[in-house]
Amino acid sequence: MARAYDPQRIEAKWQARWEADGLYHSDIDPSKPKHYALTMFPYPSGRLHIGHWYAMTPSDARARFMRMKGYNVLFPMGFDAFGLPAENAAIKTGIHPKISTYRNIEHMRKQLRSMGAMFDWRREVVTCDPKYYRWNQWWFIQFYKHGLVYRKKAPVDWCPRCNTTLAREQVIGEERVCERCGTPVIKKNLEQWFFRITDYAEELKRFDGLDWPERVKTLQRNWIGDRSEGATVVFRTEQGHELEVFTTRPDTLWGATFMVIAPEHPVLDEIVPPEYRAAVEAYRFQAARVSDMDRMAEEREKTGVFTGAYAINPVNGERIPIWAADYVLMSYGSGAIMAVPAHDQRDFEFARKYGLEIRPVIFPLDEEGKPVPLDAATMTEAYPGPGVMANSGPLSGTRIVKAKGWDDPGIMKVIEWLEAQGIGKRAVNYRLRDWLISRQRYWGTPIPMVYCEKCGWNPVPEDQLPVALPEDVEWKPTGESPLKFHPTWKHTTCPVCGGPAERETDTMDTFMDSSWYHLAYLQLGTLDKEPFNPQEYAYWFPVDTYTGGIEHATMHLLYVRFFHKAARDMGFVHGDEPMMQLRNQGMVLGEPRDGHFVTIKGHWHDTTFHAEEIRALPYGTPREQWPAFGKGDDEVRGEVYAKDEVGLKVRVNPYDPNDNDPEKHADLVVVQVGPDTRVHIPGLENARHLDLVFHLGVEKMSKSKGNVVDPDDLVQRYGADTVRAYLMFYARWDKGGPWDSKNIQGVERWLRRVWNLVTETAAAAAPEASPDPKAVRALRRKVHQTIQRVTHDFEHFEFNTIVAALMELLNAMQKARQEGLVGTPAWREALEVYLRLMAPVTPHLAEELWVEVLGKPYSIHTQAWPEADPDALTVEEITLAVQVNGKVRGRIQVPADIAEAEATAQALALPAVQKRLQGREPRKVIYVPGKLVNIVV
RNA sequence: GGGCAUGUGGCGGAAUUGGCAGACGCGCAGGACUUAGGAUCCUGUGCCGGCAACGGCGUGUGGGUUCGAUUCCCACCAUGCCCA
Repeated sequence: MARAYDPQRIEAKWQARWEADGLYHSDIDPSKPKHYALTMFPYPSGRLHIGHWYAMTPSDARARFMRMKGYNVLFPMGFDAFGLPAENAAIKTGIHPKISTYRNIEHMRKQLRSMGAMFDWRREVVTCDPKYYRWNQWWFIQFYKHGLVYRKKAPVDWCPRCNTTLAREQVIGEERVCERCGTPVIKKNLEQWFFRITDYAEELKRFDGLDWPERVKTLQRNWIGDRSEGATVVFRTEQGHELEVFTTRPDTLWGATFMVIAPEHPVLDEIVPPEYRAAVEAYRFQAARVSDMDRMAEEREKTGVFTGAYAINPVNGERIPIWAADYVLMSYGSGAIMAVPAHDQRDFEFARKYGLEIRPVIFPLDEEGKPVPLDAATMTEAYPGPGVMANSGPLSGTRIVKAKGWDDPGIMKVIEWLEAQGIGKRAVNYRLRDWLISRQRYWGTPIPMVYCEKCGWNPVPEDQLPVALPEDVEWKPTGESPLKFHPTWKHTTCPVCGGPAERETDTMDTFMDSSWYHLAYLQLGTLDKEPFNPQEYAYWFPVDTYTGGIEHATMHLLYVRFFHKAARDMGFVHGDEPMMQLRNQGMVLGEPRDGHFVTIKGHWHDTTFHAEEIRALPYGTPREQWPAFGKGDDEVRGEVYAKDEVGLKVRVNPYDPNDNDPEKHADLVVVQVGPDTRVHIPGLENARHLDLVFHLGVEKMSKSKGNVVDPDDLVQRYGADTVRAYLMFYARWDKGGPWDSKNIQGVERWLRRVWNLVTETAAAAAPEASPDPKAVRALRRKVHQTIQRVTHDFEHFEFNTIVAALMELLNAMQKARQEGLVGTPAWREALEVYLRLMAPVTPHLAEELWVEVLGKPYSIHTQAWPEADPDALTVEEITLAVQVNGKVRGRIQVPADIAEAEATAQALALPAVQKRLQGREPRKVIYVPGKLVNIVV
């Protein structure tokens, strides 16, 4: 009967049974408290990777724990199925994204099932399903009706490789590359749809009542930035292009003597006269190689070039020159500023350098309140403070009190004047930009808007939704949506006048899809009628625990909060936040490894070494046994660091054991390998240099580096339970770390030991000799302590110590087994507690042993979580540490309720203490009950 | 340059509130069982000295508070992330 642990057999068996029984169906049950656990849904890239497992299995374990604790738990799953990769693949292969996406989903569903997670698949959502994206369109129209959507022409980030616009947060780092493909982004001037997320900027900076990591809150607050109050003013070029400028100092408008535009601003192409083109192009080229960081640096010498174009200052009609200068960033504001050299230091420095006019228009006040005129000729720096407006036409003489914000009556007076003149209006500016929704791609939700020559833009009537994607499109990397070239799709009738009209051919940013998917799960087959079911919503909402990667901190996690708040204000949902608790997992990194050690004969050709013969040491030879690294006239010895079709890179300098970053100091020789190069690798016939293993440090997993671990392989080799337990055990969940293929065997061993212990002792008869009551008490105490620890750790997402605590208990049980406790009630209790504590971590193993070996009723996953018995936890004897001057010098066994005087006396009597006292009286004795006695000499 | 993290044995990591540093696992060493072991079980394992008893050192570095600091405070160094 004692069968060996066979994960493949039992995992398939129980997964089928749970599925057939609907064990993980979650339905409304008002008699129980609810718990909505959500983990971020995957993009169907084709295969589940280990990172998905790392995110999902502890989330699943915790959902299972909550269920056993008595909560009615909802744990849904779906697919974030729209997006660029499928479409890019279609352009290459011709396979329709719909086909590849659904094929991938099919495969990934199977993989997800192999995890043994408690997903309620009845609620699955697939965002590229018209049933789903219809509601994207519906939401878009609700936002539109509530004034949260607008369309404007603006310079936007554009990825030339993905052929689409990007939201600002999809542009990464100083190099400003595309988040998806790493290509440097460029600027384009396009008409685009925007969501007014900045209307919610202040509220989004508050996180009242949310249990979110400080890190994410800080990231979001910094991303949104401080509120600055001012005005937008529209300048016009002589050719008539509008240049909108935001300023916090509209009171200095009369001092704007020139404009500065970022060199990469697209409008330059339209306004620079031919004779200036070359100079502007040259400057642009030069600016492109300076980082934003350097461009912003205060102390850096300002550079720029006159564009040959002029703008009109709207307050006085003056013709002012337009300069291009790299101290204005395209990525900040609108990429254009009005320059007021008298009152802005950077503009001042720029004006001085290029001999531009400096015109003071704010005069500071002396002690008596008299204005002190500033003289441009003698000023040595800009004057940014308050005073009285001068040389400012009708507003001259206005007092400026704070030189900042709307509560300065002078500034407000200026803004009111601007509004009255129709020149500008009050505006608030944040670092956060409005959410750019438009994408010039096919594989996304069509934006449900129609343009009519007569009636302008209007939404598609709701009863005509969804606006479905046509399937017969051509794949051309043109940079515009294939929808634009479809022969019939875009032609429609105007919903207002019934005349001919055209559909918007752009599609939505896919972050739209994930902004409300947590609502879409709240239905059982009614998605074709409603975006979510009101009864389901009333019971399950909001999400109690949300888990996923921190990389979404300023993207998805910001949008989803904005979306909820907007939906709240439209009356569709209630509460201020959609996700009450957030936890982020870390990342599984690649496993580091040594490369082959090679000795290469050959000759040098400049700095390249031409290999004639390569001899490798057997792979796995310990580093200490490697010959000396080095290079000579006809020989190179070292470790392989990289390889490609035509050669190798070999590290030839030895390791310094004290170097904490040896990777940085690698001296690499480029070795060229030709068809005549002889390659010898021990144990390999006809070896080629491409068979050599190259060195890898700790890096992100990627196919090209060859350090990817495939969860399917792991499941096949170890079983899902081992993989689950190992992912929970091997690192702190919020930190992650490099994969370790050896360490997993410790977890595998643990499960086998559990299996053996339970199967070997479950049916044992009571022992003949009555067991030592002390040993029984010790076992029970350990069991109940473990209940406490595991419960605490589940509540706090400390998954690694859950497994450690269970391993510890197993060790204690092995000891109890040797002490003859098998067959006692305490033993039986230990087994039953043990399996229930394990059930969330290793659901299959626990179920098998529970039902088939202990003979308990199916299913262990619907059992109550064990409660710690306070009686079992009490201790009658404790160990006190005895310290002399804070250093431990001995230990004493004492009754738990020992009095201070008695404990102190016993401690003082210790020989080790007496030796150190040398007859002196202790100066002080500190007694910490239950812990220690510290004797100060 | 700014902000936020992090720093503990050969490695991953543990240590509720300032109270016995190194739980648990890997690795390593020794042993048992075995035709065999990359299976299983047992023992040991922070570093230095010592046969041992034992002694000294020890949580990135330097200082401080305290009877007592991985934990609190200050400065510095290193690494990572985000921002500029």
